[in-house]
Amino acid sequence: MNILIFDSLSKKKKKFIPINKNNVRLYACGPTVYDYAHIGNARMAVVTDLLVRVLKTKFKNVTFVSNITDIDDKIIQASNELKISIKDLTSKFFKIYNDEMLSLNVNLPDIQPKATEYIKDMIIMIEKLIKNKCAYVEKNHVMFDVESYKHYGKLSRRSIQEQLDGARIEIGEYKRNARDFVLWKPSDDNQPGWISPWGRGRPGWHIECSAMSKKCLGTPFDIHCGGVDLTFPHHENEIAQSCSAIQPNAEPGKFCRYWFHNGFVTYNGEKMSKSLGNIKLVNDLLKKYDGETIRLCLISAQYRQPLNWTKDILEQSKTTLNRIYKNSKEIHNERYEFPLPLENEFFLEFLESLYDDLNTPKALGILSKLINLKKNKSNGNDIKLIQAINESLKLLGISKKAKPIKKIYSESIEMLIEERNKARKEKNFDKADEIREKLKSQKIEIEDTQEGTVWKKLD
RNA sequence: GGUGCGGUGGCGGAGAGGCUACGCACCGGCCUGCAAAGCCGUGUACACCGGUUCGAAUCCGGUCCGCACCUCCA
Repeated sequence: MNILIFDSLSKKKKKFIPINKNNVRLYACGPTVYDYAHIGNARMAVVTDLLVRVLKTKFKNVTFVSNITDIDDKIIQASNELKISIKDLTSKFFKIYNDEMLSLNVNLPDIQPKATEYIKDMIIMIEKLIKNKCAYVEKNHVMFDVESYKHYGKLSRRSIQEQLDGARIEIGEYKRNARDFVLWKPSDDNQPGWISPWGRGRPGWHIECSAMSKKCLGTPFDIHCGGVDLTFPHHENEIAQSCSAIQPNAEPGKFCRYWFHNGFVTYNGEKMSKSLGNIKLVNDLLKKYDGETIRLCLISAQYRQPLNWTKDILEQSKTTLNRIYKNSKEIHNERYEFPLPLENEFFLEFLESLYDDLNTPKALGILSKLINLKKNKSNGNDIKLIQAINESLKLLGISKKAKPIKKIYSESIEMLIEERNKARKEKNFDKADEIREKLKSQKIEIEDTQEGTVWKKLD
């Protein structure tokens, strides 16, 4: 079976053929760590995590690199506002980011390079760009000369003229051309900076990804991931820099082979933005929902489609997940240690849908079919079905974590339940219902099951 | 204005010329002291207008509407 990936550079779904099948390499533009992660950050992380998981079903070695941007003007600003050092700020939110992603069952990247640890590599790349006459120095700035790269605009499909027409930024004194962008800029005494051949300064926005992907993966590598909004200018500029550093006018394919872009998360049909105040933080959502529930929401639409985050979507996923777990109860209580069941036709059908450009909605549909099939089997225990369901849940990253069940002993609650069960035995149902209502007023919901009465605290 | 992506049943969301996914919700039934859960079952759909075809949600032409990017952004 082939893995198909939609490549945003060629705008085609293409068969995935790695450069080196013994080591598949991919890079994703990671977060700028100055605030809590929002659900859009999480979508990118979950989707690329799933991509890596799927690739690993076919290729033994997959190297996934995703950076952490820990130097940026937004960080400087936040640090000033909050009156804490840049280092304290970035290390705090770096840790929070990783913790939150782990809650969503996102495996950490194999390498998570921090921009500040690769300044030297950025300087080397900038020097190379100057040497190749693709960049120029002007008033302590180093600018990339967009005119020098003939493939500029290929990814975002913008002609030079269009960009000039649409340009709303003023041409800086140090810019020869409106579209030229900063590789290096000077820092004043109050700004963080590093010594460079162009004076004390700091890198521009795009150069870090070019430097780190080259250093950590080597070029060309296989897949470059990120949110659609990064297509322009970030990814366009990355291509220009990375390729020009190899050789003037090098083809985009010299940098990476597939561009993988995930769609946006909107909230009630609008883009999440700070000015609209509709940013949904992962941190807040995790207070009320399991990571698995949030993850299921994020994969309920195919990754390239826009995902509209509404009030109901989480509740719906919660119910769905609940049903999945209830119907695969015994699966979670047993540990199956199979190698990936590639001879299992049920699992293969599921896998095929993911191989088709990560068609998660289809995959979830197949999973439901498998569960229904298992339920309807007279013995209900077909080992192949159980195995397929189990592996499918594991691959999607929504299988229930082996969380220790917190047994919060509450004497009053236990006593009331006992009292109610006694009343039920005596067929004193009025009293039984009274107790149910009483518990409900304390936000305790009870449920009579075959294993006895269980209770849970309502939110 | 330019570029790109879309408009599928009450909602979410696949599919992509005939076999009308799937989930959530609704409704009916079974089960249950009740409730919940579970089980069985029913229904409703492809933005609009033309065309091609024996047959179109799916192809072609046009229209309308939405969203995103072009400025920091996942």
